[in-house]
Amino acid sequence: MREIHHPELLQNYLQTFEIKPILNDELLPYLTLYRYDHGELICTQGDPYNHLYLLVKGKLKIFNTSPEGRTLILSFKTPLDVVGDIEYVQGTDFINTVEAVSEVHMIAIHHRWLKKYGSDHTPLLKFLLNVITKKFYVKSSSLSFNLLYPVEVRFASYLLSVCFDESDALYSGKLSTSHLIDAANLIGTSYRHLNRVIQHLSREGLVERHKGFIEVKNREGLSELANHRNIYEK
Amino acid sequence: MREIHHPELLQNYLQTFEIKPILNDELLPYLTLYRYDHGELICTQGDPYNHLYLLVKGKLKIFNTSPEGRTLILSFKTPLDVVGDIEYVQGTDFINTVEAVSEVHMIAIHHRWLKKYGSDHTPLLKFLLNVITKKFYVKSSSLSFNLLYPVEVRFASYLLSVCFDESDALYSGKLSTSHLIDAANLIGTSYRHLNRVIQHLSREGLVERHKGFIEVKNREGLSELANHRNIYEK
DNA sequence: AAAGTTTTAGGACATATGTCCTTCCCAACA
DNA sequence: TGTTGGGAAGGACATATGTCCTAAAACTTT
Repeated sequence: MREIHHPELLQNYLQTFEIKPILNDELLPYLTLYRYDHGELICTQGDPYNHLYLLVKGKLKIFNTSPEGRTLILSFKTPLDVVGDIEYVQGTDFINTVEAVSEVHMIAIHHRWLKKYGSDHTPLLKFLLNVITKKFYVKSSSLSFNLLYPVEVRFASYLLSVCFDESDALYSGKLSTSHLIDAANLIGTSYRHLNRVIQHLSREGLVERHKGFIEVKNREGLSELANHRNIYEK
Repeated sequence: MREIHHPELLQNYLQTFEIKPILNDELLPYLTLYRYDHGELICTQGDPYNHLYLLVKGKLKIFNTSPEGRTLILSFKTPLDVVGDIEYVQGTDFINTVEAVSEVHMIAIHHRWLKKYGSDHTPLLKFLLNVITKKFYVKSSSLSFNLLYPVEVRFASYLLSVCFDESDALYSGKLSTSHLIDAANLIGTSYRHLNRVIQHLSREGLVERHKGFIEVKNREGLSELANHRNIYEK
């Protein structure tokens, strides 16, 4: 993580995503722009809540570890999105871990200033309401999806989400083998079972197993299998 | 459903749950008090959004039916809680079906007035933020719970939620057999499998099967099995 | 009461998934 | 070049759950 001292870029982001209208002017001096590299953690489950983050560039992975030590993916996020909103409203520690999937830029606001200047600012409140209700929808459909469909379908959806980041043509259609254990945890299954599922998808010609990575051979077919639902996206 | 013309009772509820501070005075004349009986539907998935409801008495069951026709329980609610908040913020149709489990009293506000008088009322916005983030937490832990634990554990949790409504001593510790199919759908499993699980719980002495109902024999044991998590509560 | 009908529990079998362990491959190193 | 260690894939078996069907029970109708 590195701070980016680059007022023009910050202004640029503020304009692109129309962030200014939702903040009051007193808050503007307290915005900081940060950069995270692929794999870096923005925050970890249980961390005390400090900043509200606005994701303005890149892709985030949100996940959670259960008391038993199993890891569950919750979602992927792309701009514009917010991290720490729920925690800000409830004043609680972070409930999830947030990791950068690609190079990521985030605008951070310390909760001190947010409480001081923003807690009665109607546009901000409305913005948060809007963002959080959307998160609720996503969570809600994710719940149904997980309960209703087997791992194969979930993995298809996951593959589509993780392998086709437009901003990263290199990895297009490929999933590095070293991420398979992660992937299994993220989908909510075991590594062993994921392998079984990959074998099966392989036999169906939807993916191909190569040394070091898995390649999507039939994107349409996977999408079909996943019921056209990108449950892990956004 | 019946309207209750009873200004004192309404006032009483407004006070008990400290509702007045979150509403502005212009809204007060537009509050209506409704009563629903056991089994009645307050709203059905897909219904256009009309009212925001405040649950002030009784217990609600929230569920959702998938495209494939399977029914999933989402939560139970007790006072004070809100129905239609997400829909109000997003301006969308109802995403879930809401059913009265016991006799229920709800205060309804038509969205017309809410938009007109409440959309910039900070205390209301904050109240909604608070309620919705709590719902998010519940949904979030529900997701993990369902993904991590087998039906037996979920059913134990369900039994504890549904069989011990303090306001309904008659049904204490009992689940009517006629509700078993419902229960299965609600937990996200098949009727067949639920029966298997009941057999098993029976052999363990946690519940007993009688003609017409299932009786909880060992509440503590069930709670233990459910990891002390009342996932379907609230 | 007898016959038919509906409801409810459970049998049989298939599929989905988890756990544990073994084998194989490759890289690092002696 | 042989050895060793680690990681990745897959075999074997157990458990969880779904689907379809049957048997038993309860309820209706004649």
